[in-house]
Amino acid sequence: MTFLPAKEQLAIIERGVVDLVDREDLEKRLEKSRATGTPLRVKFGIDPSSPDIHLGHTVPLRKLRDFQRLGHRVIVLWGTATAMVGDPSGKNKTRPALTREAVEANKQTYREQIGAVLDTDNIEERENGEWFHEQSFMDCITLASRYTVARMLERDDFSKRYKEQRPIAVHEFLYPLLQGQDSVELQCDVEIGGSDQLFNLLVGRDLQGQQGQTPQICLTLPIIEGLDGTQKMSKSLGNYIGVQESSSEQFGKVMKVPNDLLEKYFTLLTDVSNERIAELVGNPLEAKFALAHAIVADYHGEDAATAARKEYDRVHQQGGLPDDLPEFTVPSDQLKDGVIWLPAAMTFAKLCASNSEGRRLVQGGGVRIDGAVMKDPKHGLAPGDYVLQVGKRKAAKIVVAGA
RNA sequence: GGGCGGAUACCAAAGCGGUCAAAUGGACCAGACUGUAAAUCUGGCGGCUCAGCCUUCGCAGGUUCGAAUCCUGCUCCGCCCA
Repeated sequence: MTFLPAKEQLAIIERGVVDLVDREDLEKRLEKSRATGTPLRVKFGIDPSSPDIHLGHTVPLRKLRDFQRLGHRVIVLWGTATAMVGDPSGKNKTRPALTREAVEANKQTYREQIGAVLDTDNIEERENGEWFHEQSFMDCITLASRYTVARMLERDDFSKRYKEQRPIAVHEFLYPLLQGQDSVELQCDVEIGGSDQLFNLLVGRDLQGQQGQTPQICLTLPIIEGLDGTQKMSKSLGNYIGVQESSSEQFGKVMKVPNDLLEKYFTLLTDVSNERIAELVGNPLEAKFALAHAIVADYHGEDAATAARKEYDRVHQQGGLPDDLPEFTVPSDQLKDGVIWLPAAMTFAKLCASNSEGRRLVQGGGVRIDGAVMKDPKHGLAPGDYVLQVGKRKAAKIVVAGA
């Protein structure tokens, strides 16, 4: 393996980062690595508890890919031990240990998903249970003794909660220590994480130094906001774009990204050059189309991206229907007086959550039958085929069976 | 261990015996506007074939013609003192 000159590597590595502790250190290490032909060991921890990744997760993954492409060693650390603590976020509940089977299953799913970004044939996988599970309580005390409460309280999350008089469970202090000790065990050169991870990464740096290792470089990346434009992208907030979603879903969602976020999405989620991004951003709409194309192409290929664009135009600009309408057949025993009540049909087709909601939507003028607005909540559908639309994006084909 | 305060719909937060399915804000959904998004305005936002009815205000009982509102016990949570 021959490495690029340190400066060139650095330029790639630095793109989009929030914190880099410390830059000169990294440059030196890159130089040394190049001179000795030794790849850097780059760690990224994953909690193997809920495998379902979205674009927010791909930000650090893409950075890992940068390192991978530059010839360095990517270590994916499965946090089988740390998962029991859960990274402190205010909801401090010691989590139950995952069963061996669950861990394996989750790892498998994750592997497939991160495979959309990383070359998973070329990573080193480890579990921190390898070392933590066999340590004794005395080892834990020793580890705990390496850090002070005052330093722990430097962590944003802790200091904030402390000031606001919200609870902090003692075991939460252990999380950064465990994560840090992982770096010692793995002799990491670099650790990557979201910007909310900086503290944890720095603990690793300290622990390595205390235990006679060269302290790792800490590199953090922005936490990307979701479709709402303010809160971080997350599944529970419903503002995410999933890696495994269909091309038209992804395309549509990218088009909903607030304009202000375009530049950020481009730099963190695509390989589009900084110069090109600067040009594109001048025309938000075109930029957004380009962004949507780039992202969809990444996960589904060029053709799918082009097709998704066509569908988007048809649906949104010409008021057409999506390509793949879900179809529902209402059995004849659901009919009353020879018809099915419209709100009931909508609920049946999962276009709304309840008949009540369906009724309101109809009254509010948000429902169309075969393209025509229907405002009568008492309307019933006689046997036949219909296309029901709720709003602009939700539509279904519904077949009402005859008697 | 002792003292104090709190638990209301997705979140925040009013309500303190009837007029409460529960003010208000946010989130969300739909409509208008817009080649995207934003902003703005309008309607909706527990369920039910709905001018009416049913189930909700931490949990379980109780007092009342009537309780989210009063009483008792329980659970959980926060703070302070030890």
